Amino acid sequence: MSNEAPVSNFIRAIIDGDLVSGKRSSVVTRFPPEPNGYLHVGHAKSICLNFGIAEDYQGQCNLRMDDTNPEKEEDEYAAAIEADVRWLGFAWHGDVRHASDYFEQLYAYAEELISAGKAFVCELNAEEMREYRGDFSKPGRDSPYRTRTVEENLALFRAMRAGEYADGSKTLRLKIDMGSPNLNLRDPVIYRIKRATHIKTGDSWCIYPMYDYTHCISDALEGITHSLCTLEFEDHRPLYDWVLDNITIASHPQQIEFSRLELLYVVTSKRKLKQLVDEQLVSGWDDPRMPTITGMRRRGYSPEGIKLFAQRIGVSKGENIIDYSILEGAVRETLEEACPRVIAVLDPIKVTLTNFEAGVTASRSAPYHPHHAEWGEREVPIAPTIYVEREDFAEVPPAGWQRLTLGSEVRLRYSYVIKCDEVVKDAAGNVVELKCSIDPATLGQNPVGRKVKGVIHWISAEHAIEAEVRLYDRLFTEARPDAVRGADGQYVDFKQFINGASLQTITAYVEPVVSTAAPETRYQFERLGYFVTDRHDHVAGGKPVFNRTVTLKDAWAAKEAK
RNA sequence: AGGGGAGUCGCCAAGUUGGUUAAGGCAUCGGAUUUUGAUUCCGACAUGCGAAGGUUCGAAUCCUUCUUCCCCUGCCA
Repeated sequence: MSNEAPVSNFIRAIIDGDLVSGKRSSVVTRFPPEPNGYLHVGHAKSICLNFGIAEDYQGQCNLRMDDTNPEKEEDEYAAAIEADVRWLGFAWHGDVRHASDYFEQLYAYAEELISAGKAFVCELNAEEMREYRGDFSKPGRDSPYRTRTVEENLALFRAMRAGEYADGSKTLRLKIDMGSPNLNLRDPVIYRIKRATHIKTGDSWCIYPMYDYTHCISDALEGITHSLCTLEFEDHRPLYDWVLDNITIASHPQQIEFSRLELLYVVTSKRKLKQLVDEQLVSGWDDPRMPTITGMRRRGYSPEGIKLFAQRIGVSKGENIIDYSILEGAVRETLEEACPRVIAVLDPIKVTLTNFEAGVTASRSAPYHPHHAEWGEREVPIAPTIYVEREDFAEVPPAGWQRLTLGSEVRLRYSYVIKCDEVVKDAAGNVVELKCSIDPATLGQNPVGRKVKGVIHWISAEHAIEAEVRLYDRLFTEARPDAVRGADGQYVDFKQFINGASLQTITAYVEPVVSTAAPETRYQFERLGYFVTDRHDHVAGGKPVFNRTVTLKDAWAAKEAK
């Protein structure tokens, strides 16, 4: 877990080298999300990497909103991003930064580039620009506006800022090389005219800088030493370096790219996630089935579980294709030691204890955790009528069955061994009740002369309280819902693969102690899994509302499935 | 006149100035403990590093050729 030594990876190797060689004397990283959506599990990987490195090297990590496109960015997202990072347990250095904090400096650097003859105002429209750019096999052609004088460019750029031109009518471009095999270097646009209200700067600007131009300068201004990003930006690195090499700036961070996470049975495109929300296929960004950080939180995943997951998947430049079960496994593992145990029956079948004797048949108390005696115990009262899990009874048991069946014995967890003597059915043939007898000599001790292997959970009918329980399963039935092609070779709409059974809401019986739990309290329901009181719908003192976080590992079910 | 990356066990992933039997985790399979078929604990798990050649006393690491996969033609990030 978090106390394990950090796993070596190529980025740490680079940093170690930089520290030894003296190229760097400290480590400063940053996490730079665009506030145009909610953070998801892929961002969690990046957050753990950037903040984790800063912690391990006693450096710092900044949180910077990459807010250069006002058309897509919203305050709601920015606020959610801060909350998510904090919830994961990380603390950014100083205040939250914004690329927009640097708009004035960015503008000044643009004038510097113009003055040096390295940038020009272009009047090609989008379509023309695409045509001039060429393609993979054809070099591009110089824009007819490329040869304007410095004075003309400066005047035009200032007029752009002053709002004298229509949106999209002009751009500021770098003069690099239209013949470069790297398309990013074919005179990239660094400013566009766009009249949109910005979340931080309002309407004070009508020109906005582009990512490639903004990101490197923002990094440099913040004194970032290692700028970590995903692989698709590898082709942008020459541009990152070109900009910093051609302006007057002291710092030059090193961009290092790593592979992005591809989690199976999940989509992690902000656009697609937003589609699920907008089309109400989920209840919102924080629907417990969403791979968003806020969704995982509501599902009951712990920050520790997500961090353990990030640690396990590693950091490299190879494909990082991870099965969803790895995430669940990491979460389950952290919850094992952290959650108190409690008993719940999700799908009850009534059991009458035929030889129950008031005043003689006794109850025991049960510990909240098998390895944490200090967490205390609570009484688990027994009564003449109890509920057991329907799936713990089989009329025709398969080979190896250790649970209840007619004529056999089973241990009631924390209580007696019982034997099923009679199965009661309704007119339709459904099992509606089991009549069982207690072996009075088995409370707190094993029966003599025979071994009872099975243990099932149960709850007293008269003591149990009702709870709403939401059973969640994965959202998609396909491992790669957004990469399935139909007979026509086209991608099939990923929404076709939504798992219709990904949410099932039931009423279950639980121990009364949970009703006073605060929202976001996690429990293990013994033999079933980990459940959390819903962040929004559970109210302490009211009818409990639980979300199933993840089931327990189930060797029996796995064996049966084979 | 295309460019940029990556191929080490089922899934991740260390290892790369060539040097003992190729780390570790997850999964899996055995076995022990267990009043959760959970947990925990033991043990097993790549004569092999995309393929084929070559250099060398010695190659996952160097050379050659081949091959597979990913990314790039927004005034998005």
